[in-house]
Amino acid sequence: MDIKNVSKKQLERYPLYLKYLLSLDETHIENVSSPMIARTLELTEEQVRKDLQIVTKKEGKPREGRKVKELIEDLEQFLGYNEISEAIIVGVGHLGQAFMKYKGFLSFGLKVVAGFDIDPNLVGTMINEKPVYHVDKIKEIIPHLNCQIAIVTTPSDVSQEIVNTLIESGIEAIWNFTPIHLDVPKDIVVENVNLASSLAVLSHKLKRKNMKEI
Amino acid sequence: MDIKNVSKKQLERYPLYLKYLLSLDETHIENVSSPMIARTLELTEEQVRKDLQIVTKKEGKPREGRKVKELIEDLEQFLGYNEISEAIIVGVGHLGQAFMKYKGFLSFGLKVVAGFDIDPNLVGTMINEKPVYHVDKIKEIIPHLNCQIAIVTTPSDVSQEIVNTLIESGIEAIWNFTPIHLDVPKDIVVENVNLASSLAVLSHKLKRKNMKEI
DNA sequence: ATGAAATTGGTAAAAAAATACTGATTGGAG
DNA sequence: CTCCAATCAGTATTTTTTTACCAATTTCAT
Repeated sequence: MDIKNVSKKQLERYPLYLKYLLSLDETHIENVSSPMIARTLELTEEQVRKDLQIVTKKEGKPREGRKVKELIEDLEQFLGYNEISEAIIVGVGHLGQAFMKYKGFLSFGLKVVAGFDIDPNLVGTMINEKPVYHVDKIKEIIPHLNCQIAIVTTPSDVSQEIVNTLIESGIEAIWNFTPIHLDVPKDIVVENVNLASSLAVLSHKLKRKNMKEI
Repeated sequence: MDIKNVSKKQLERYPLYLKYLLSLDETHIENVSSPMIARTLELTEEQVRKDLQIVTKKEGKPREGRKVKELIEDLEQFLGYNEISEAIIVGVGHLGQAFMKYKGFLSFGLKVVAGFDIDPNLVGTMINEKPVYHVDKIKEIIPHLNCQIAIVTTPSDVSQEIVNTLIESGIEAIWNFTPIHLDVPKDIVVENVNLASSLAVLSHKLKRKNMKEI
């Protein structure tokens, strides 16, 4: 199976399609058409069609559309929700703890297996049945785990240093919740979730809106 | 002051510039040039220049660049980090609690003033000195707060319903951490943070990488 | 049967964003 | 004092992403 050219924007939409399809399946709706998906998710039908053509080989039928169950299967396959990847969390603060306790990752194919922190009150404890180790043990422990992904929720002033250590220990993908740019070798995968960026967009929209109303 | 045309992508970059400039300021560096910012944040210098031209009226000087302190001030002004907006959190689960406890929002101009949930163990308690009310009280309480923004971290199957109530109560902007598409009137601002989307991008990059290596 | 409506896949056009290029300005080195 | 390297601003080009269009196919109603 070749990985087709798929844009970042498209990748971001697939989980939305899947979530919607699952809700249709729950109410025992068997067929769905691109225009129908487009209407509820506020996209254009062409966009939906293009996106879906990438993840499924099956063709839709005029007047009927596609089979919901087949699409769900193909999307889950495409997104890799079937093969579970293991991940560790570095920085077991408020956000890190929330992630360690969150049950939903497993349905996305992600299994958190351990946490790392420097807080002596946390190190040695279990959170949601996952051990918390001292950050100093990263190099020692990670090679024994079967783990490519690190979720980084440390304070931003130490995140670059931590990430360097992670990479030395064999981590290949970083899910970065730190509001700074991480400098990594080009063969290391980084995906940033920057709340400050997201908030900047929200605030700007709100500001524009408030201006219009005056 | 007119709000210039600024793209979403640009807005997302501004907090990164600011963070970097603050780190320069801490080490008492007074001047910074676009190429310098571009190198550390892995952007092109043209992109940086264009972005900065939008937020500051000051011109940079050849050979010197711009004043770090001035840029910081202009960026904070532009991003609205000076005027504090109040926000409420709906859904005080793991993620919602992490946000209620998080001190960093204030430096982004966001002040969380209350939480809403249905859990009887939470309702009536204080988290980080902020009260938690029952979701049923939304319509009653929100009009008494001076609050335009709601942070939604509820289970996804109730988020649409909650959002409808929020809008009826006068909320104008939704920061949606729920993995579904929210249907709202067009004058309501929504910004989505979809972890599943972000993870999809990460997983895909990692899959491509692993394929290349084989 | 036959025609209208809905949906399909493919392609073309438009819009948005990133990148590259050009000429001007400035400070410092020789 | 003159030249060079760095940086600037502005414009043009390329790439990416979104949106629009079009002919073909299938079902349903008449």
